[in-house]
Amino acid sequence: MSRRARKQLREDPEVRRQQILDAAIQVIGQRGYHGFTIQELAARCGLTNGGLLYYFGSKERLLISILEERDRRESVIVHATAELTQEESQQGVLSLARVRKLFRIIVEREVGQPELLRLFAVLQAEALDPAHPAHDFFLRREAMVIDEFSRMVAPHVEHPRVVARQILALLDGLAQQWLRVDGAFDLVSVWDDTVAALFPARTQPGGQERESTAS
Amino acid sequence: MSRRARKQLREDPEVRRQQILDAAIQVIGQRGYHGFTIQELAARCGLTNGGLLYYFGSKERLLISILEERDRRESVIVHATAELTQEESQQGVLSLARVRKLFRIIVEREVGQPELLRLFAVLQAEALDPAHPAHDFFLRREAMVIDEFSRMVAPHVEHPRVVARQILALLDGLAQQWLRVDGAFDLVSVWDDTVAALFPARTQPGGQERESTAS
DNA sequence: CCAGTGACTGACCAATTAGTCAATAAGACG
DNA sequence: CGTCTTATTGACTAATTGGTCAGTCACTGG
Repeated sequence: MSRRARKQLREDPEVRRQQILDAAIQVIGQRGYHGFTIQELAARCGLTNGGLLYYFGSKERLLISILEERDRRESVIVHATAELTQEESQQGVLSLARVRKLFRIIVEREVGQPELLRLFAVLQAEALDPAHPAHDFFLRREAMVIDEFSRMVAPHVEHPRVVARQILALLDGLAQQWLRVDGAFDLVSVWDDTVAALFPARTQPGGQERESTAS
Repeated sequence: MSRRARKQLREDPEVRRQQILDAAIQVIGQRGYHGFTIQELAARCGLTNGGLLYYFGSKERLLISILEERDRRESVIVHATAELTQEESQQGVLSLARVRKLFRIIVEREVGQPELLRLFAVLQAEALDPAHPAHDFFLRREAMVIDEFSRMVAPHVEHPRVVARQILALLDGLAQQWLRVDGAFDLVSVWDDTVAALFPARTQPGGQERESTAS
């Protein structure tokens, strides 16, 4: 048995690492980077601070690991999106319907992983401080996202970068509202309304077919 | 001389209190509630932690005082807005142009007080945690704002509460972007675009926008 | 000029913090 | 079986935390 013995009193290191990361997402998502303590996180994983520090050398490196981890998981979606952008469209131009669908996928993903959503909402604000260890990360990230959104909507709107900003703002803003009331309204349906308003069906001027009445 | 002696080695208590609050807005706006320390804040005000704690009994009460202080300052605007809502309109219904103008005033206010904006952006996210001392404050606040926005746009849109949510999300989201890049884009102008998209001129696309472009 | 009020210090405290490290036990492997 | 690697503890540290408190100095009102 090289790995994965059937009965082990000791956790598999990979599994443990993941377990720590998952717990960290929850804890930091609640208390923030400044607010959480290593001991608290360690206890939640059933080990001591020393044990936790064995995996991630310091609090800051733990944070970075989380961000990388998230990037890894997210890249799946991003790349899928990118492929959709390239493949399912002629010369890289997405149809309006396709754009809508992509944004819907994004929101559905968010709703499906509320802990991760919360983590990023909290960290993103905390990292407004240039001295925050995640500041640069979110700076780059935002620039990337705006670039990507901008490219997506470029064929369909007048000022793509402004629209990209607005979309991102709406995504983040609505997400934070949703988190604050602990999911008390239907984020996806509000988002559908939003998309309908942002990219109105051109054929019928008065046409706003979807309905949603939240909160 | 009952108050305000011309030469005083000791600060006037009221002035000092304000000074502390101002400094606290900056410090907490940077590091967050969990991240800042009383000693740091005290030092910035030129006194010791004990001296600062003399004014506000505890870290938490200091935070609450700040929120109240902000509410006090903000209420001026809010009430002005409310009066506009009631006075300058027939039976409390605001014209579209008036609604636009009000939102513009809000954004201009934000831009004019970036420290306060930052403080609220940071705290709002930090306070997603139900255990955060400011959690309830922001819960109530958001509900109030949505109510008010909802009332404002009610005559002009189909689903006022959803639109109110969207507006608030845009305000907060754009503000955070603006803070992140340290004011590197023109928030007011982006907002103008946003308003134009949200409340399109019904008669002709590209119609009236004369009154709102000047500041 | 003097007593009293109140702003503020400096020294202190107990608790908590991130991080270190030697010792150890659990499993892998020959 | 015995040795090697490695995950983990437990005891520790040095620094920092929010908060307390007695004393003190600056003013104020009389």
